[in-house]
Amino acid sequence: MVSLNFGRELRLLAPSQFDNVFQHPFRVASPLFTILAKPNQLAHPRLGLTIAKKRVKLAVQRNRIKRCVRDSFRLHQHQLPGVDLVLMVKGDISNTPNSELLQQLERLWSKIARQYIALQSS
RNA sequence: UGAGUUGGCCAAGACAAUCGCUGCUUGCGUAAGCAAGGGGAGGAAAGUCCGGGCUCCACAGGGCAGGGUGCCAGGUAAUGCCUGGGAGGCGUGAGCCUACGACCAGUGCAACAGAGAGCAAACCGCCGAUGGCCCGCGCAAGUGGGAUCAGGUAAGGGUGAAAGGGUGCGGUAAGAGCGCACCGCGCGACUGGCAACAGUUCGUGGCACGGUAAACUCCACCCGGAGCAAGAUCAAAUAGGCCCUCUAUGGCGCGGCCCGCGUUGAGGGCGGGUAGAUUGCUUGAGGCUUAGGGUGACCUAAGUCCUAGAGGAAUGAUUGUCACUCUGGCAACAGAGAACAGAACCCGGCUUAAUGGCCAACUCACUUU
RNA sequence: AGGGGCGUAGCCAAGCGGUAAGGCAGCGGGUUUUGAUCCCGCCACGCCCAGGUUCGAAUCCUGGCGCCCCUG
Repeated sequence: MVSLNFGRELRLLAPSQFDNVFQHPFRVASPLFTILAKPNQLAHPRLGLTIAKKRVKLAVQRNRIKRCVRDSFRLHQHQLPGVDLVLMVKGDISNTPNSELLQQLERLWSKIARQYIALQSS
């Protein structure tokens, strides 16, 4: 049985960790999200979230999106290599239902895994 | 039955399965952690508009600014809140609404229109009694008529948001609170009320004291400054330098200003260099029940309960079953919907956002007995 | 958490109790063979929204909405 926990070691905690990812990442995108990724030296991925107040006005909606993303990441963490991820929201997605968010995220995780392999071999 | 008013309550509902997050208690463990148990968003958590608690700074005291509130009484830790009452307004009614002190302390403002707009004013109009003018009668004193010069007049027209009480009678040359009656208004007394205020009460004044203070202002009352990034504790690293300038009727504390009080360097540039953790942190002007007091807000007493504490920031996701509402359908069923919105030191209010439901009391209309 | 400012025509804006200046753009006309320039005219039933004060509000007051900036 593999662990599906989402403890603190799987998150980006400090501003410096975020800045590190922003510097030379590769990026993966879907109509709703942009994910910046950068290989770390760890055996597991780490996730950070950036949802601008300008894009999503209401705190309730921002919380909903965060929970969705975190849960999807938690369930798919073992498909992902050792990368630091920063997820950003592109537009106003307050009206998008959870099911669609989850679909898009699933595609993004596999994209990241493929790009990571391509990067390592080049 | 329908329409409505007021007050209160609830709120993506219940159950199950799987996978998570978080802090609390217990057990094991040196520790990291693991296991079990029982918790985990709101009525507005929002806006940050008021009022407090708490914490630090300042504080002998006083003055001047500045800000706020504004019918009266009560409640409260306090308020700009709430309750009760008064006055005014709205509604058939239950009820609802109101920044509601003072322009006889002073200063200001009122475009355009209009004759006149602030110790009122004659454009049209009315009159022209009185003094002149002209004509007739008369010897004369005088008398009758005419126009309107002086003049009188705020009834009527017209202007304006606003033109200095209303109606009627008398009065007059025409008029006019000029006089009178009633109504209204001001002032004083008396009575009721803690008071605001009220009165088929009495007396008195012929009678504006116009509007505007969300204009300056005056009056009464209130207000020291910051905010949990407040503040406290612990530990580590670096530095403890150099240069220039200014000054003691100076600088700083002092964050509105002044008197005053305390303190003694201050400012600029260069160089060097940084690491945070813990606490504050949830038990409180607390909730619930009962009894008592009060019209009520609320207060008192007894019993009982513990009910979120995150930190790139938890309070969730997926699936199934059953409920709720709407649409389609005879039905089985199918589809859609389920508001506003997410704690960050804590309370009391206000305001704003928004959907459905439940309960109680009351009002109006109709029907039945 | 605390503080400051703005919102007026499609754009830039002045006005801060008494008829909403001005410029650019646009539209119509004139001048010109045509165009540019130039000249004339038109263009806000209303000043972010909702109440209130006032005879009268873009302006004053109250509440809300949106945007921008500053301090830590």
